[in-house]
Amino acid sequence: MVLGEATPTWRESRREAAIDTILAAAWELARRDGVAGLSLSEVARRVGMKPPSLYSYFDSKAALYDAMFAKGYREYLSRQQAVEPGATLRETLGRKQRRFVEFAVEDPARHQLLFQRTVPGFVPSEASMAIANEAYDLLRSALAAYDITDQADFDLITAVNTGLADQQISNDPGGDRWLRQLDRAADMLAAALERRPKKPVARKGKR
Amino acid sequence: MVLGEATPTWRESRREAAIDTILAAAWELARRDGVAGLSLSEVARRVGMKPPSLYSYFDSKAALYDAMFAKGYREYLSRQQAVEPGATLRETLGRKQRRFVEFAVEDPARHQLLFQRTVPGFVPSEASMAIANEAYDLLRSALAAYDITDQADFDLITAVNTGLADQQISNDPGGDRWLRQLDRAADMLAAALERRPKKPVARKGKR
DNA sequence: GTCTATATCCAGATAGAC
DNA sequence: GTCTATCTGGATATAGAC
Repeated sequence: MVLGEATPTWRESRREAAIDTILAAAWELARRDGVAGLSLSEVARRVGMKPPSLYSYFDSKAALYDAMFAKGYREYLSRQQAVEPGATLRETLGRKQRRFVEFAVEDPARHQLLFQRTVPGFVPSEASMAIANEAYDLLRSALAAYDITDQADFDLITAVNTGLADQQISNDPGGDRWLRQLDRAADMLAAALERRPKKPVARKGKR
Repeated sequence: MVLGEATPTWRESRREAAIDTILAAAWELARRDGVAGLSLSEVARRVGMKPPSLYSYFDSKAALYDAMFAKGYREYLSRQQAVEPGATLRETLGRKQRRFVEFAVEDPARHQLLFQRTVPGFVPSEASMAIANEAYDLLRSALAAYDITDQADFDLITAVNTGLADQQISNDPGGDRWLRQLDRAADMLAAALERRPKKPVARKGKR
């Protein structure tokens, strides 16, 4: 049940339910053992299946990772969509940034799969990347309202966001040392972005 | 040959040479397969040993990781020590930051083991952590010259540094999108740190 | 779709001879 | 220190019966 699909038959919805169960179990184990340490057999055991049965739902371990990736990004997307735009650049930026870091901290394994890409041979499929890109575009359009449109600006923003998240996760797990820097970081970023010379009048064509 | 040790006997230096060879091979494989995918047996094969022979040098896989961690941090430390202090906070900060990001980019696997800590069950030993702390203290003392002494300030700085490095590695490997933001990031950080109210006059005792 | 059985392969680690 | 042989345990994946 993702996009506009026809009403599922009973069989189809049973299948979807099974897939959800498997994905939930996979995420549980990923949180416990690390994303890279995930084992198909153990996922199967946890949902009460024998390992080969999983192959009715996922063609390979990579396919399972891909589904986990897509599910994670869908969660992320809906969380970011729920952020109310603020009255100023500073406010909007701060809220989106905070939501990003909180999302990361609440599930470091998910953060690792979605944003760090340190899983051995995993490369997201095009379909899954489309969801990731949607999330990125959401940020773009939210900031376009404040005339932030340069790639360089986005890159600076995402660097600060991931830096706060990664430091919090790897150097103070469970704590709040970097969460406490969120407001300052947003102030700092907003100041830097506003200091930036505005583009001249919009012209036709690129550049 | 790390600290002040006596002149090594011939036997000892042979042993050290063997250890260096093993570590070099381990790092090569880590770069190829990812740190988490490292295999003891393959390291052995690569240095022309049978797998059990490795155990004369490292008691376990964890011990090998630990030695790799220590070696990596020693490299990092010497790189940071080679940074000439600048004339201003902005300059010093910028140079250290650039060195950090370049170090990360030139070997993402090393960056992962040293700074991201996403290897399954690996926890550095105390001896190895001491090297890591030495590197951190180096930054602290370099910035103390500019009255940057608050934990919060360091946390903001390290967040920006790791953010640039992590984004460059995971979203533009081999490119320079985030490297190009280094100067701006340093400007931004220096401005934020200087905006910070200075502490009152130094007083005796803690706080 | 689920199972049993199996193929294939690999890992980390230990025992003990040389 | 290095080897052979082995233990133990796991993994992903496939074949084929039900």
